[in-house]
Amino acid sequence: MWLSVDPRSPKPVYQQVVEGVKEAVARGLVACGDRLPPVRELATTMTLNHNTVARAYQELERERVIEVVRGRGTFIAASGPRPDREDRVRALTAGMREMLVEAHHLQMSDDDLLALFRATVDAWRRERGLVGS
Amino acid sequence: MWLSVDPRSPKPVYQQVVEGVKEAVARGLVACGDRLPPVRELATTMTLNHNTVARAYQELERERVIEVVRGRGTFIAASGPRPDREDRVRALTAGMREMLVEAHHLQMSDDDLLALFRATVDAWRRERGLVGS
Amino acid sequence: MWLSVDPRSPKPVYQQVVEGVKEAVARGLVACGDRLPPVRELATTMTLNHNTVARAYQELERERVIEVVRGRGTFIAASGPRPDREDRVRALTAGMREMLVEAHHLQMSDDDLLALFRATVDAWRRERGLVGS
Amino acid sequence: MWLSVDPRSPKPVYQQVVEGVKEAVARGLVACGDRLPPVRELATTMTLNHNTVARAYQELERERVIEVVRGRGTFIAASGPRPDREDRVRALTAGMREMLVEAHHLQMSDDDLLALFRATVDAWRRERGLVGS
DNA sequence: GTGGTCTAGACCACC
DNA sequence: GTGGTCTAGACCACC
Repeated sequence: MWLSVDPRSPKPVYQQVVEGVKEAVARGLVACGDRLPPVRELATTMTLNHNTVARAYQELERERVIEVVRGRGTFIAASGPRPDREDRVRALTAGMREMLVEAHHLQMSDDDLLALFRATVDAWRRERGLVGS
Repeated sequence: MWLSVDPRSPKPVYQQVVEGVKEAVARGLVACGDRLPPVRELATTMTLNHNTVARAYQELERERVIEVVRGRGTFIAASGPRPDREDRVRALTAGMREMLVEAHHLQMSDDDLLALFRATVDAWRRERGLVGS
Repeated sequence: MWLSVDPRSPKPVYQQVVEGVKEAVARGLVACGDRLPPVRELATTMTLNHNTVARAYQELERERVIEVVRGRGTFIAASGPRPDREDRVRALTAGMREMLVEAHHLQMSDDDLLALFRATVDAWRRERGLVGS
Repeated sequence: MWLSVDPRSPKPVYQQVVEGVKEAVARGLVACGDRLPPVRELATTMTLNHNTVARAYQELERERVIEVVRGRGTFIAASGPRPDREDRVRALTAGMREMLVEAHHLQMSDDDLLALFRATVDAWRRERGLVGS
């Protein structure tokens, strides 16, 4: 299974599920049209309550990552434009600024951070590449 | 004042204070040896509960960003190596991976994200430059 | 075919069928006496469960939009007065009030909403007009 | 209290709470900055579970109708632009088209419906007017 | 005190 | 079988 959750993390469990699914999509582990496990089945598999999984699925549907087909199941949606795209790009930039602050306190220069970012992107690409091959 | 807090933000107030101080340091607005306002004074100025400010100062001390000198006050610490540096760099990398996932769902390519990162670094440098001049 | 259904819609499928038939009547695409396809045939055509179609037909019969003649088939009914007319007009008014609330939150004035309503009626009339010509 | 819920309604309870608050805002019964009752207090008052009220508040926050101030309470937000405005206006238009279909089956002409709409807007305005006087 | 999260278990509509 | 809703009751972070 391409999904795991750490109950000790400060991050809410339902949100870890949300991010796990989004990461699987971004990695190409699941693709448009693929079926997700039923709420209660995933709950059992991951020893979570079905409400927790249901909440994650609802959030994913709201973000248009998945589509719920009544009585039949839940599927990965086609990717499309988001109405709140600008807000989210702004949040991305804000996150980058926080990283610059953090880097300073770790005595990394801006260029060190940029290098780390490039390295992380490369590692990400290599991992994705493994999927396709 | 180089510090501000948004009570409506989902980010805990004490953490906003922590990050605000760390950002001021990174920007060069305050430097090693500068004195911070006493807990109660800062609390009054920013209309916060003094417990909130105290908690922020404790966290900043734990991170060795500030030093509390009993009976004298609180001061910006000299920057030095951190014992938990590796953990924090790992956290930074994890954050970058989250950004890659988010970018995918905003239909930005890895290169788009890298470009945004470079642009953000440049903007940050320009702002810092203004301080020094 | 003048009927289509979106399985991903939050609206129940059987209700989409009900509304689809009622819309076709309102548009003049089908008229009193026209025959509807048998339940199983419509189910096959639209790749729906026959139970779903049957439920829609039952609802349409209850609303006296269609008439089921045993052994002969299903037909569009003559329009006539409804016993529950008052309830349904009340429901219509309630829906309009909900629209007024929604409009407020979209920063549309009552007059904006009225204008939108008028435009929608005009568009509807134009579409109907195309049918008659 | 300007809020009530019908447990027999097919509409989910949490959604009735959401709409109740939005209606109160649209009616001017509550205004920007007003405090809402705490989750558990409202739950007790309305004999609902606190989870149900919490869910309603979360939905209202997501729609930017209210703002949650950590540890202090929940307040009516200033009205501002919504990122999903277009989608919602489209939904409004779709609702109007459904009303046109329904009107046909109630043997109301388009003009009858328009008149009903105008009357409903007028009634709404009169009710709002009472608040200010 | 304030809202947020989670499990447990029941019930429901829809397909 | 499928997801959605609700109550009950516990625990938690934050202010």
